[in-house]
Amino acid sequence: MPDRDSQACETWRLFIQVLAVERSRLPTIASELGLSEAQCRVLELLDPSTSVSMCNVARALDCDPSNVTGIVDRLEARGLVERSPDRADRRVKKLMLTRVGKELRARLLERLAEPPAQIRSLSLSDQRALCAILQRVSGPARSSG
Amino acid sequence: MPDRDSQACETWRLFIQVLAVERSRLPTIASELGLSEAQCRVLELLDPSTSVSMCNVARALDCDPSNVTGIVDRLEARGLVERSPDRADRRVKKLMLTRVGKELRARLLERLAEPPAQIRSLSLSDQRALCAILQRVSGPARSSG
DNA sequence: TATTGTTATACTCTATAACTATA
DNA sequence: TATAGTTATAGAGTATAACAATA
Repeated sequence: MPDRDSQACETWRLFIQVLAVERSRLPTIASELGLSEAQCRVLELLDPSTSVSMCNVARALDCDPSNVTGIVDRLEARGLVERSPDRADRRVKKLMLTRVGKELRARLLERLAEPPAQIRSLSLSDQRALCAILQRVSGPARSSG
Repeated sequence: MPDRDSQACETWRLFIQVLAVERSRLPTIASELGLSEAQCRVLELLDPSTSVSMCNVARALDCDPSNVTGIVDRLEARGLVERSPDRADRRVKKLMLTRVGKELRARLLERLAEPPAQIRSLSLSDQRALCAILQRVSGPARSSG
């Protein structure tokens, strides 16, 4: 059905235009916080209440574990995260946010959550409709609620 | 009036979830074509029918002109683009796609235009509604400068 | 003097391969 | 043998500063 396909293409085209703005937002936010984009991704990933192993970070970032060493080295040098050995498996190192790291992560999430002017410019009813549609998008990590 | 603001935040949150998928799509498409993401951006930027100066590429990429030298060096080494001096201003070098470059650019744009499963999964009426709303999004007044 | 493009330098991210210490 | 993390190495993107050619 070319009808639906062509509609999807046009929708996607418009979607990408909004994406282009976001693409320039992240580097800006990152540099304002003195972070690289990769460091932001690790910070986002780390839950303040739990610890994560280095290899799980690598899996989440979809990169080689050797990269995580360097990224975490720099985060640790800034006092944002801490490595500690896992008692159950001594090969594993667990990563945890420091107090400062938790604070910076909160600021980062706050900035990332700020809707850009493009979204804010929409009328309330458009925003509600957009929201409703996006909730019906079936994504890889869709959760209830 | 947190009503509209909170609606915008929630809408943006959902928007970002779709964007997260795109973030992993671009590197995949790029590597399939044997390109880096920066090289893709330059290729996208170059209109097959006109030429662009190096400094305009730098402006469009929002990066230092010294970076463009390296990126274009590699594109040129692969025979995708050509530098030629501007007759009117001999400081300027104009960039143009080669025949091979035009072909690869077409393939790149084709891949980028493919709507991801998340968009295709929406019903036709949802896609139409989404499209209509996105058309009402006001861009950031093309602030290329 | 200002602009265009380049080079030199340094830092970060990225992948691969080899290594260690555990398991 | 396999896995977790590191190191070594190389390539690419990024920024700054200095430079030559040109305006």
